[in-house]
Parts: sequence; C-alpha cells; structure tokens
Amino acid sequence: MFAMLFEPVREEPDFRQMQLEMLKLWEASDAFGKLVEKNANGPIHSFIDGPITANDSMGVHHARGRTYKDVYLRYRAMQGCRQRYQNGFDCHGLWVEVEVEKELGLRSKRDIEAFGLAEFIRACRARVEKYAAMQMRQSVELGQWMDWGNDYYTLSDTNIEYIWGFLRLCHERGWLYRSDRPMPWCPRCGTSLSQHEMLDSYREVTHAAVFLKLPLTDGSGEKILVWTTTPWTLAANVALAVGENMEYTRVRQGEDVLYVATERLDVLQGGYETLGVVKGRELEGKTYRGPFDDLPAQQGVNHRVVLWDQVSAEEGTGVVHIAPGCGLEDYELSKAIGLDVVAATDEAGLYLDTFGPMSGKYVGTVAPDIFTSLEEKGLLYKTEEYEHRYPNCWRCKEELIFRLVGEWFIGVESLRAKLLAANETVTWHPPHCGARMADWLTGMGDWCISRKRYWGLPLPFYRCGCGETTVVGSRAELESLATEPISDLPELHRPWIDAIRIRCPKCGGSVERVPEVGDCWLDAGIVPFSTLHHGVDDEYFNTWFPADLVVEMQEQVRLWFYALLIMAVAIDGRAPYRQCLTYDRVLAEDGQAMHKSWGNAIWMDDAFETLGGDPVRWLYVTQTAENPLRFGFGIGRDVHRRLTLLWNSYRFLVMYANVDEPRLGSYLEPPTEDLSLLDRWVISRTYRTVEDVRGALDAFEVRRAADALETLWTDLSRWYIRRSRRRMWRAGDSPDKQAAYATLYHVLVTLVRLAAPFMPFLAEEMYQTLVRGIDPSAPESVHHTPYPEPRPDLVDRELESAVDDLQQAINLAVSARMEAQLRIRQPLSELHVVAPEATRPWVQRCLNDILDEVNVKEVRLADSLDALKTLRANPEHRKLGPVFRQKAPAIAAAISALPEDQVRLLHDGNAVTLTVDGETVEVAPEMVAIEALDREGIITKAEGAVAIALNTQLTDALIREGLARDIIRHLQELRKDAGLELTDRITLTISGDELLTSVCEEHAETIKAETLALSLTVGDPSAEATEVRLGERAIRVALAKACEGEG
RNA sequence: GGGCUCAUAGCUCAGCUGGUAGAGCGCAUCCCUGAUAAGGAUGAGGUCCCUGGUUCAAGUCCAGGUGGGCCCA
Repeated sequence: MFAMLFEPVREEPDFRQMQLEMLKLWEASDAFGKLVEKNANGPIHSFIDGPITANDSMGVHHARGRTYKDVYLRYRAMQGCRQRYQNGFDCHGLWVEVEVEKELGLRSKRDIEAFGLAEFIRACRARVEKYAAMQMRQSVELGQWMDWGNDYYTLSDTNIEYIWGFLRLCHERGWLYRSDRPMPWCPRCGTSLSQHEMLDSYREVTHAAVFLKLPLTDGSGEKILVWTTTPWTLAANVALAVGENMEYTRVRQGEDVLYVATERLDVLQGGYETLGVVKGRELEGKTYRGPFDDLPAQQGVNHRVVLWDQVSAEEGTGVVHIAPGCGLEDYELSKAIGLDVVAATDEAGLYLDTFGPMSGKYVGTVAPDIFTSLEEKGLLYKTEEYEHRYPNCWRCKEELIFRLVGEWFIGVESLRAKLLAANETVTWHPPHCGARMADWLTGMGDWCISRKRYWGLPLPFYRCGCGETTVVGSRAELESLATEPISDLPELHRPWIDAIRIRCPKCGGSVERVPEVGDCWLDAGIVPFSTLHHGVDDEYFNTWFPADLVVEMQEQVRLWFYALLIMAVAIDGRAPYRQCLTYDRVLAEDGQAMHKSWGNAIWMDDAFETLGGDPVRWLYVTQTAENPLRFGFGIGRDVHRRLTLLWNSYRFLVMYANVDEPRLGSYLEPPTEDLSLLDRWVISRTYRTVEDVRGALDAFEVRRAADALETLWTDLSRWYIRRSRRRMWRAGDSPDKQAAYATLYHVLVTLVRLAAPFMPFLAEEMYQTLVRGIDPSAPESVHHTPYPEPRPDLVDRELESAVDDLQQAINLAVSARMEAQLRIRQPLSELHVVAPEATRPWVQRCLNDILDEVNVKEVRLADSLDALKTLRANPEHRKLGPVFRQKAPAIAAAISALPEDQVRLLHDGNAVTLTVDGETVEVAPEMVAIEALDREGIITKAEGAVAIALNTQLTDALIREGLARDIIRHLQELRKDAGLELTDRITLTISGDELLTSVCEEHAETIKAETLALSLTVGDPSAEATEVRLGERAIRVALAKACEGEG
C-alpha cells in the first residue's frame, strides 16, 4: 500500500469540529503572529474597532459586524497590508450598573450607597472583566484574528485621561457649560438620560388626561379651558400658550364662560351657547389664576397667556399648559420670552417640600390627588383616558419624567458647520447613512455629557465657591493641584477620585469634584486618540489616523460614529474615518426582533455548537449588509447544505487523486497544457470570479462577493465536475486526465484562497490538505498566501456564453425527453441543435457533452429547425378577400391543402402559382401565415436563441442498448452494496430470459468496462445470486470480488 | 409632523449605470447516480404595492399616494 497523496476527507463536513481543529492549528503554529510579522512592512490599512459592551455573553447578532470586520482585515492582510488588529471593550455605563444591581439585589441609588460604593465599583469592574474574557473567547471562536491580549478597555486610566484632556479643551474653547434643564429623567435610576438613550424608549400607554378651567383675573369671570396629559405638572404651571392666529370661541356653559379653540369645540360636554370668537393674539397678556397658586412653590409666579407657534388645534383645547420645569419645549419657551421656572421634583420623582400637601408624593401616581384638588377648587372640567406615546427608561422600563436638573453640556453650535464639512469627506456604505449623519448633525442639540451615576469616567470638574470652575486635564495636573499629596489613588474612578480635593487656582480654596460621571459615548469616542498615542507619539498617530475603515451597525451613526466625529473634529479638525461600512440589525427567523427577554435570542455558543463557525459567517456574508437580516437554524441548515456542495467538490478531488496520484502542478499557476475547452471554461470562470470578488469587496459589497464565490463553486460542481467525472474515472494515465486534475486542483485552491476571508476554517482545512499536505514549502496557512490576482488573459467571455448556450440546449433536450417520457438511460438516435452564430463554433466543439448528457447517438448543428418541421400555410383571409373577391374562399381552401414543398416556397418568401377552378392565380407570401408543426417522432423546443429537435423514435438496437445501461446501473448498485472499493475488480455471472442474456452478450465489453468486471459469464449463477428487476423482467446476478492477480 | 429606508414567485431574498423577470428554500412531477443521507430538470400562466409622468423602451428614472421598518421631533 502506497502512501496516499492527500489526507482522506470525511464524508460529511463537520463545521464545528473543523472550527476547533483549525483554531488549535493556528494557536500551535502562531499563524496570526506570523501573519503580522509577514506584513510588518506592508502598506498601512488602518481599521478602528468599535468597542463591544462587555456586559454579557455574545449573541449571534454580535457576529454580524464581527464577521464583516474579520472579512476586511483578512482580505487586506492577504493583500499584504500592515494592520493594528486592536479589539476594544466598552466598560462603563448604566448597562453594567443595572446588571450588577440585579446580581447584588440592589434596587436604587440609595441601596448602592448603603452597600458601599467601593465594593459596587469593584463588582462592576469584575463583571466587565468576566464578560470581556468570555467575549474574547467567543470572538476567537468566530475566527476573528485580532491582537488578543492587546485590547483596549474604555475603563483604563489612559482612556479616562484622554477624555479629561478633551474636556479641558472644550472648557478652554468655551464650549463646556453647566445648565439647569428639564431632562428626561428616570426616577428609579435617579439619572437623566441623554438623547442617545432615548432611542426605543417611546411606547403606547394610556394616561388620565384632564381638562381644567382656569379663571382670568381681569374681572370678567371668564375662564380658559386647558388640557394636559401629565396632571402632575400642573403644580408647576406658569403660563398658558395659545396660537397667535388660531381662532378661539367664547361659549357659555351653565355658570361658566369658556374659551376653547374653535376647532376643538367638540371636547365640550353638553350643550353650550356661542358668544363670539377671538384670535389668539387677543388673549395674549391676560393673567389668570393658576391651578395651584396656594403652594409655596408658586408664590410670586406671574401667570399669563402667551403666544407660541407650536400650539396646534389637533388635540386638547388649543390651549397649552406651560410648565418650564417639567418639559423641554416649555423650558425653551420660558427662556425665549422670560417666564418663571418652577422645579417640581427631586431625584426620585417626589414633589419638593415647597409643594404643600403634595410634598413627598410620587408624581407618577399623584393624578387622582390632583383631580380631587382641582375638583375642590372648582377648576375641574372633566378627565378622560388618553392613549399616546410616552417615553420609558430604556433600562428599567419605568416611565420617564422631565425634571429640571443641573447637567453638563458641550455646546455644539460652533462645531456644527465643521462637522458637516468633515462628514462630506467620508465615504459611507451605503451612502444614505452619510445623509443620515448629516441630518443628525443638522438637528443635534448640545451634548449632555453628565450622568448622575457611579460606574463611569469621573468628570474632572471642580466648582469653587468663588465661581471658578476648574477642568483638570490629566492625572499629572490633578496631582499638582491636589490639596494633599496623592498617595493612594488606585484608579481614576469613584469613589477614590472623589476623595481628592484641589486648590482653586483663582482663590486658593479647597474644592471637591462634582459628583457626576460622564456619558459612555465619551469613552468610545476618544478611542482613536487614546489608542493611537495622540500627543505622545505623533509619528504613530499620523500613521494610523484617520482610520481607513470603520464597520458598525447603522444605529451607531448617531452614537459611536457621531461621538468619534465630534471629538476628532474638536481635537484634530478632521473626520476620524475615511470609509464607513454600516449594516442593519439581526432579526429572529420569523422576522421579529431578537430579545433576551422574549427568549428568542440565539447565543453565539449555541450557534457554534449547532452550525459551526463558517456557516454562521457565511449566513451573514451572503445577505445584503444594509438590510435587516433573519438568523435562525432553518436558515442555517440551508447554508450548511450550500457549503456541503463545496465540500463535495473537495472530497471528489481528494478521493480520485488518491487513486490516480496525478501530477497537480502549482496551486499558484494555472495549468496550460492539454487543456480541454471545459478546462479553459472553468479557469475563465475562476478568474472572472477573482475580478468580481475583488471588485465587490473594494466597493464594500460583501454579499456580491460572497454570491460570486457561491456561483463559482456551484458551476464547478454542477458542470465542471459533472462533465469531468469520466475523465478521472478512466483507467490509466493520459494528458487529458492530467489536465483535468491540474485544472480542478488549481481552481479549487484558488477558490479557497478567494474564500478564505469569508470562511477561514473551511478554507484552512482545504488548504492544509490540498497544498500544505503535499508541499511543505508552501506558506503555513492559507491566510498567509497572497490574495488571487486577476488574469484577464484567461477570462474568455465568448467561451462562457457558449457554455451557457450549451447548457440551455441540454436542458431543452432533457425537457423534451421528459415530455416523451423517455428516461435518460434510454439512448436516442439524434438531436439537432440550433445555436446562435457567435457561439456555434464553440458549441460545435462541445458536442460530446451533449451526447453524454442527453444520451443520443448523434448531435447535429443546424441553422434552423424548419427543415425538421411540417410547415402548413394558413390563408390570411383579410389579404385574400380584396384581391380575389368571390374566388377567395376556393383559393383559401387550396392554400390550406398546399403540399409542403409549395408551403416551403412561400415560407422562403416566394410567390406560388395555383390552379383553382381551372384558373391560374398567384399567391404572394404575405397572403399566408406559415405555421410550423412538430413532425411525428420529433419534439422541438426553443428558448432564446437556442433551439433543439429531438428524434424520439426508438429502434430495436436502441432499446437493447438502453437495457444494457439499466443492467450496468444495477450492477453498480450491487458493487456498492457489497462494500467494494472504487478500484476493486469483480467477476460476474448473469442469467435471465433470452432478451436480457443476449443484451448482456452483445454489450459485454461495455458492461465489463463500466463495472470493472474481469469476466462476464452468461449462465446459471450460484445460489447466492441476487435477483435484479428491470421493469417487467428480471435477471439473476452473482457478483464476486476478483482475486488478486486474476485475469 | 420631519428624515431615511423597504414593498419582486407560497417563503426568504437578488436584480449595477433603464431594453422582453431571477436564485435558494418549500411544494409537485420527473430524471440521474461509485461526490450519492449528494446532484439535475420541469412546473405554479409572478397586477415586479397603487396612480400619474419622462422615454422608442421602466421592478429599474421622476412626482404623488398606500402599507411596513428605522430614526428624529
């Protein structure tokens, strides 16, 4: 037994096992390290990784972006690029705090402080470390080649210091300010939410809305009808707003005279009398008695009617209740026209102690008390259930309130134009994300950067009683300003940082840090600077900044992409990225969103276990990035099946090459000797695919690249291998066989190298077997080989389109056979093929393929099928009538009866002379419509420019040959059942009726050759013979493995 | 209310710069078979969401509308 050429390949691919084996191989050979070394002097390709929140095990939705990232890093690496490969973990923020609170059984900020901040922070850090490690393992399993161990963590002091530097810069430029503003506020979490965090927060809820009548204080006794869906804010009312040009109707209802917008009169309950109408501007300046004027908080407030262009008549009464302490728009209006501002609640959503009997009550449940109070004061008109969209806390689902709080902001107005200009320099894929960014930049408000929480970067702001605010820009600066020498500051986090006080540079007073931490988008946005050593190593920074590529989810446009852009433009003046590739969400298989809490999320580990790494990746890359994508195991099975097709081609080569031990040539250089048209065709297809894949990847159309690959291996399997099987199967050596092997080998290896960035495990497995296994001097890993280069000289589009026509002809012929109910194994006598001018010479050279596939004895190329059809002339009565008048009917009858040779003349454009009723008339071609009919025994079919005619008539010889093929087919089945190897020889003894035995004798040589039989004896087989049924008939067969040396 | 996006075969989706509709899956019928728990062919007469417009020609461009999705307000 000689050594096999290739390591044998298992029958079915096991993608999970392959994944684990290749990971082991890479680890053992330090494949990634060697790649980095190999490309150390290559052209720079700078990719910056968006940090993943290290707060949970990864779900498959994380794999989408990570797959894209890895595809591009591997693609560029195979092009020789030098890259940084730094992965990032996002560490801070409420996400982590909320989970840690759950773990520790804490329910509020008070609980956390009682528990002890230092312990809490340590628990947060521990959670981040735990999940960062898990995510790293999962990412490695996905096949991501990153510089693991050299990851950046946004919790690092370095990252924090870079943000401090940025904040000080903002302060120096006058962008940083603190302001009281009504912020969306979660009473449970005790913090405001940023614009970023408001996403997904609105949901349909039903609230009790109230209509109340507020009396004017001009002595008229008239009242204004007002409506609100947030009754608790009435206690902070300072004004009523009306539309300047809106019309209000004065109505009498019982004791009351009410003002209501004319368009809203239907809100009135019961009958009323119309007294007149006024425009909103006529109401301006009127004063009224507020609903809670008796409260301490309301003392000194001047309640009046104001004009506002945002008042609409679509709901309520056309009069808007204004409480600047409880709503953003209200607050902005108050700033614009100088209204009083009344703050209403504390951190937990409880009324402040200036609210009399309501003090300490929770605003979320106070509505009934409010209604009672209004009722008692005679102000209540009516209440109703009202359904509307209202924001909830994205984390704990508590309904948000708006609360006047002091927060820190970065003013963006002076940056807006620069940001828009910088965005113009970025190439977005898809382009509309650029438009989305521009839209966001145009409408964005100032960036609220403070969070009243614990686990986050500490804002380095120190507000002195003297009015001076100091922004510390670095740890060194902190040390120089500190009141005491800093001896024990383990990290730049709360609570340790809170203990450091600084000396006010202006007055020398001792100042403590503000309690707030920063928005975690500051953490992520600073990454290009903190990881590229900005200001420390300029050469390094300028080498890698801006990034050539950033790949993130679409929703990150407003988030990370935005944070990156604003910080980079502020610090450096340039956009931090050149190309941005975005992708959409991952949905469950049924199109629903995936939610942990809905139980329909799929964890990465489960997906690996069930599908394996490459199928997960392939599922992603074969979908359009910019559209939402469905992920599920049903879809996964489909992907598995498609990849199996590629596996089968690989297995085919290995199996046959191990039998034949052919010379395979270089995997890098396409073969040139003794190539058949089929070989040239598949080589052309391969190199056209090289062009397509590179083109698509360069255009960031990953799906198009993956589709091109899949089409190639489909063509390879369904046509090249299908048509080459017999070339390999043939015994002995021949130039044609060598060419077939060399071609299949080169094409498969090229395909695998092209596919390597997409399916790193399968590609590696195939490369290891096909290349490394027989050539130890080849690169250690497929990922170390250069990405295949285009070879336009080998691409032959004419040949490819000829093969298309050829396949078309074969399909038509097979379809015709189906119609005639003639199975393929039954040989037929002849097939006529019409192919277009351009491809005919090629088709001519491929007639053998047609002979085989259609199983006919002869194929003829024809210009047209007309000669094979019966032509009939049908009279065109409209044309005949005007010319022949009364004779027309007779002439029409004569035309219908024309012999075919005459019809053919007409068909070719000639006139024909007829004798009708003894009279000679001439019929012109346009007077007839020619109809072509299939002749008995011939079926024709046409599609596009290709047509065929199949002769379906059987002869005795054809039938006998068909039987021989049936016999061969069954003998092969018996061979397999007997567990014989491909190359085992056999002996055959067959008995049967006279017809079958004579067929066996007649076709003995063919039967023996096809079944590797050394002998075929017609006679009485032994008792162990198997009966084989052939339709109505049967034969008995004894099949035995031939002994060594026999024959 | 504003911005973006999608609407193509039973299902999931392709269709680049306009030229007589495609793939995979499912289903049905059939074929092939030493790659074989693979592979192939054919089929369902698809209003390419609707209405207008540009054009010799429009899923493909333009306008308006309808219905999903995402986001902003």
